[in-house]
Amino acid sequence: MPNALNRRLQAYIRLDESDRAELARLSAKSTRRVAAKRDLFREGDAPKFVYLVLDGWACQYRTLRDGRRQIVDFSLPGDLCDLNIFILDRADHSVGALTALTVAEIGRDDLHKVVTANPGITTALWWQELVSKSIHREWIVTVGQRSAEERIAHLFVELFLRLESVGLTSGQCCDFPITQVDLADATGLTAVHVNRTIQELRRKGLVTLEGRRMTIPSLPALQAAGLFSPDYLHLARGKRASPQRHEPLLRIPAAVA
Amino acid sequence: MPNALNRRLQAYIRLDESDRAELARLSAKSTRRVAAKRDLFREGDAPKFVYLVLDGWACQYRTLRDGRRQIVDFSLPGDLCDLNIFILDRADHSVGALTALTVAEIGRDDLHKVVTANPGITTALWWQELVSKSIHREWIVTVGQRSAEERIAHLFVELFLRLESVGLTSGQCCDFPITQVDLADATGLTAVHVNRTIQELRRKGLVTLEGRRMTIPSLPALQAAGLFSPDYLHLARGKRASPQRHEPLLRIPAAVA
DNA sequence: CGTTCAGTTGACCATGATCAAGAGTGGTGG
DNA sequence: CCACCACTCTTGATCATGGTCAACTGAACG
Repeated sequence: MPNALNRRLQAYIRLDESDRAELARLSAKSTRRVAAKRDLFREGDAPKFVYLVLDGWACQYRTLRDGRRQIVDFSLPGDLCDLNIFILDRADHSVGALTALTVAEIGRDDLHKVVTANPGITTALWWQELVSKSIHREWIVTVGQRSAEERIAHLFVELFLRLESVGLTSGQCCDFPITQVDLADATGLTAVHVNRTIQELRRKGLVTLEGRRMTIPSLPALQAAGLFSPDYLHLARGKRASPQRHEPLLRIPAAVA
Repeated sequence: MPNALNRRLQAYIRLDESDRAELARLSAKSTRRVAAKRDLFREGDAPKFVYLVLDGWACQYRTLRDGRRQIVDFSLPGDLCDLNIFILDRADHSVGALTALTVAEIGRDDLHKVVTANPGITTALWWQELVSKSIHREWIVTVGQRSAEERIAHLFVELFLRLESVGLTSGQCCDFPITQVDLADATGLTAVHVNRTIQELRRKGLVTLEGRRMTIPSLPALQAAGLFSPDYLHLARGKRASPQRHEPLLRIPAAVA
């Protein structure tokens, strides 16, 4: 199902028929399944592939020597796990599966071909890379400035909108397969405090969580509770970028030296 | 002084004579001075240039509607303020001068020319972009998991190493022109607590701060205090990447649509 | 000299952490 | 099919890290 990726990239830029076909080919060529709680790769590994999430949720995280762990982003269907493999020789973070996960493995040569032949896809990938950096910035703001309740509310809205942008919401509901421990590691809180904070949000009628599903009765209300402003996601609804007339900006070594 | 940029990029990849000359030309073509405490640009602005810091310190920050402010990175000499201007149409963060600041303004066309003609520079810029994303990840870890003392120690080491990589340290000393309020906004602490934490670091003999200069008597000791591991800076000392045989990976629209 | 700003100190407080235990749930194997 | 185990969620009691508020010092600068 390259559907999520299509939707994701088309939130940024309109793709033509051949672009979409190319994405489908790329997604189908080599897939890998990872069980929940297993790592896709680890900090320090020399990466061989760019991974594209087809199904399931993953998280990017780093750990400190004493075991403290911080999730620095979630990877949802349609997300790419870092284009950096062609520049940096070591992964600086780990990626772990939060649920059963299906990813497409995209090799250096295949990526290179697509990027040469499909400027539209290339622009979209570049865009996605910048958006994920912008999300990192927002997470710094979250853990640096927001209160516990604001952090949880903000994260819930972010995840909902990101799922919505790939067509994985239905009305006010979406899957929500992660545990309170995961939320704690993502927000810099303890699991106990996450639990109490969620209860508070529930008490206020801002969110419902049951059976691995989340319902947000009023998105504006939850946004307000999290001081959420959607600009940083650069979803550009409607006014999409044009793929025409591209010129090379960044290049990669054709092979490892 | 494109010296800092040369040093910065050559920490990642070896540049040849023509690359260095090109960087010098680019840095000298159009410069701009910004007084301390003024903004170079603000969130929401439509960016016209890529900015390269020639002299002085800046910070990237975001603010919440109620005035809380979070610095998400510092920009030191040799640093680039985001390559994103050719993709995203609005800046998602502000950049403010912490000291008197001199930057080079690099226009779309000039950047495009360099990137077409100088694959070595292009690889280095791409590398820098990825490193700054990695720094974002580390800051999320810092504010999410580290204690006050660890945060300050970690930030001090990071800044020292970043300055060292552009030749702006002398022995165990470096300039340190920023205030405790700035440190507070960067670490997610209050200025009062930053003050007490620095006193504690001083008491332990881990750092000296006086007259806008910082001295680190034992870098290993300060690293230990901050749970600092330098991998995320990807400085790749010695084993540098090769600039040869590049192929286009990412392209940009030649002009705004 | 007065004003401003960075740094410092003290008293008190609150958000969120820690520790511990129990309830509900689902999965697995005997 | 049931017993057991593991995991997730929940709750309570207590504690500590870091926040808040306020005042004061000293240096820089006009």
